[in-house]
Amino acid sequence: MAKTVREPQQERSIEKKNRIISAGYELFSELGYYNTNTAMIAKRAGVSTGIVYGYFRDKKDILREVTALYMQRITKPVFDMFENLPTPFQPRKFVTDIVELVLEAHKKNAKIHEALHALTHTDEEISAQFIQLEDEITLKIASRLTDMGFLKNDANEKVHFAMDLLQSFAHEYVYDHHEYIDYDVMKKLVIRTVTALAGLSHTDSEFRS
Amino acid sequence: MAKTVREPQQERSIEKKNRIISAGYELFSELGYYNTNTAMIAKRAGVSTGIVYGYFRDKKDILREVTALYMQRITKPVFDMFENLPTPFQPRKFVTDIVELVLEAHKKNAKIHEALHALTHTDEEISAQFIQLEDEITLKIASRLTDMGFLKNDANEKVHFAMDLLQSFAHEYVYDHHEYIDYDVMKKLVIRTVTALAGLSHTDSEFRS
Amino acid sequence: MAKTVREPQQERSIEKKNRIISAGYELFSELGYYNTNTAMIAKRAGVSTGIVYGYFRDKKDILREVTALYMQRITKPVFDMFENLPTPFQPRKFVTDIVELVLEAHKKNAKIHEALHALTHTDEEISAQFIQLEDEITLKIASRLTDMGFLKNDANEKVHFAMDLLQSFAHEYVYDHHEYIDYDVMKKLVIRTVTALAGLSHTDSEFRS
Amino acid sequence: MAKTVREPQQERSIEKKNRIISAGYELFSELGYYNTNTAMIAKRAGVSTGIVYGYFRDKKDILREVTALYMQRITKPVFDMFENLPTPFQPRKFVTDIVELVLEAHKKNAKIHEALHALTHTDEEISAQFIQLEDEITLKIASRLTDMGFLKNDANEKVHFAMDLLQSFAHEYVYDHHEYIDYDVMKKLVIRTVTALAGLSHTDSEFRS
DNA sequence: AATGAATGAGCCTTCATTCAT
DNA sequence: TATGAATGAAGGCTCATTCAT
Repeated sequence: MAKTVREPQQERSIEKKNRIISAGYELFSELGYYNTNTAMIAKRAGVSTGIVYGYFRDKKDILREVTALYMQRITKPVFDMFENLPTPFQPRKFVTDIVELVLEAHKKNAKIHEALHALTHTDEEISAQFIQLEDEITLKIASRLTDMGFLKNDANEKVHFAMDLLQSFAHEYVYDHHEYIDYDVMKKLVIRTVTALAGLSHTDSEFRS
Repeated sequence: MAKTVREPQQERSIEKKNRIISAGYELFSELGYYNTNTAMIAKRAGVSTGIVYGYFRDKKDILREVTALYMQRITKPVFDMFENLPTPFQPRKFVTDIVELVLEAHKKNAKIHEALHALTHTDEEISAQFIQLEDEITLKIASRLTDMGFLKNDANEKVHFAMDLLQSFAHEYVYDHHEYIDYDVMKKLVIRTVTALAGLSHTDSEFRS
Repeated sequence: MAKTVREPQQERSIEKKNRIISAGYELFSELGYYNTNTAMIAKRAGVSTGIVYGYFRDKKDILREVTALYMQRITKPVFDMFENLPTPFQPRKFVTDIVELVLEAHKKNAKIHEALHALTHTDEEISAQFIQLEDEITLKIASRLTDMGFLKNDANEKVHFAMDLLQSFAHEYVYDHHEYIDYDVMKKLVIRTVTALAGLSHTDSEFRS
Repeated sequence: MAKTVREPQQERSIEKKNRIISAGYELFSELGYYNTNTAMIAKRAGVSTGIVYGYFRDKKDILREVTALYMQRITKPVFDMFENLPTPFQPRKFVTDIVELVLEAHKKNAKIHEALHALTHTDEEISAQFIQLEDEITLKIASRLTDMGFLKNDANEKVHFAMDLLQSFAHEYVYDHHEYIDYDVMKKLVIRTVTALAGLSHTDSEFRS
């Protein structure tokens, strides 16, 4: 008696499913997963409680799709940037652009990121989705940069670490507001560190023992 | 009629309160805040459900104290290390030690860290506690290093960023296991980056534009 | 505005209505009334959920018709047997045949019987349908046997009791499997008892006080 | 995290648990299992919804205990009667007493019997409980009667069939009211049949082929 | 101070029935 | 007629918090 969940084909249905995902996205962002209930999601989406279960197996299923949407939103701009590298290639400029991009993405998605990341701790499925996301990004970028002749060694480690670091900074930048920090200065630190790490500067050699 | 929460004076009471906090600590670590209920905490602490509300205003209140305990546990070893600097001072060795220390602390406390950090998103109070923690650490360390003649400029930014970065790495190291990453290599990257950042190497100049 | 339920005249409609009844029949048999939902019935019948309410006032209404179908299926073979009595009439043989017939009918319909009988308890309407069924059978058979010169007295009581008794046995035979029971022996007991009861043997006199 | 259900030791608790069972007993009797909800049970028992789950794992668990209670109520009087056989033993009188006893028991418990029996169809657990009950009664009575020198052969079959038959009649007697039936006459039929069946009369021989 | 039974609001989910197309 | 998406009331169950003892 496998419960069937509509896989909507018609435009109106798809749109409705998306409205539910959006509502979930917003509410999870604002209140977190545990403080959001299905009635709120339905209401925000402008549908009845019942129909939610026409599109999703359960509350967790909404979370899954919200997560997927988030990941797509996060991944795309970064990948796009690597697809369309400017010529001539100016490393420092490029890193600066990436930093701005990540900052921008974080401003837009920080809340949902937090909400989802929070679940990582107790929810294996979400955790796996996050790990996979990081894998994809790391490997794609590492191979791209390697192809371009940068990152002579330890490519994955460098890229991954740079990614973590950017993430950290972006979170800091968007959320925390320590008054004794000059965030513009910090941003410069980040750019320099990433540039160095990524082997986009002459200091690459430094990171081998 | 303001609800009264006992501020336990007697030894036995204090010990009971601590047992509850410990139980909360463990359970929040294992299951997360939302998947732990007060009955479980009481049981693990070996007390009755009722008495929990003799020591804590509500469930959130337990969380507050758990958070405080966590922060104390995290802060102390780091501060200790800076209190008792080895002489002669060997920068690279010192950073390496710190990295190991943070890694160790993370191994022990990573789960509660995750559990608490997760709440940061929806809980302003916890969020504030985290920010304050970072403030304390950053300022103390920055001033210490400055006193020692390192970190000529942008001390707070550098230290804070280094801290974020260590945090990131520690999480990565303890939790995620991307198979394409050689974590020893990554650790070296971290050490070098932190050393550079913290101005403990001659490359300090590099981080000013 | 009295809700209208189509009384289908066209062949295609009638066939569709019958498909729904059949689907209900099957599903009620398999899962019971309360564990079957209208969506399942519609699906099994190959129609839409909506149209079910074109043919039936509500879920109960399907039950009513399923019950009627069941009753017809049960009644017919028995009546047929009494219509076409073999000549010469051999009482013992006849009872044996009836027992086999009831057993057969039960094997085929036992599940729906159970499902429907279960509702008897809470549903007056179904209960009434059952009572009426028993009335019809009892009276028809009693009068037939009386006409034939059997059952000199207490005809209705004897027939009715014989019927109950057969019912009981058939249920036992089809469903329960007590390992300490030899069902062939039991069947013989039944045949003898019914024969005696129905006054088809010389022991009839025995049942008057 | 096996959910714990209080196994009440204290009088007040036991009494409360019993009140819930009684409330379930009544409501299942009146409305059937599916038409009774936990709130109604709680209300009738004079307790809160929540506490119901302090004493029972789930709604089904209440049903289990109601069933057990019912079975005990049904079994006891019958067993008692066989324990304390009157001397001198008068078969016909004894059967008559039993019939009256069963009738009485049925009048008191018929509704719950129906309600529970109804579930037999879809609920394996209840079904098993019923089968076991029949086993116990059949075997105990059969061995008792055999010891007394009755039931020379096919003891189990005879007793079991007699039991079914009594059940059937009792149900008929209490519930159905076919106007063309004289129930006193029917009762006599039953008594005679059971007497014959149980080998308590000289007609025993008749049932062997 | 302490116990643990009790409360009841609230949550996720199902499903008979309706309605727009 | 027919579809199947949509509705929303209702049900089983949990759990933070209170209360009688």
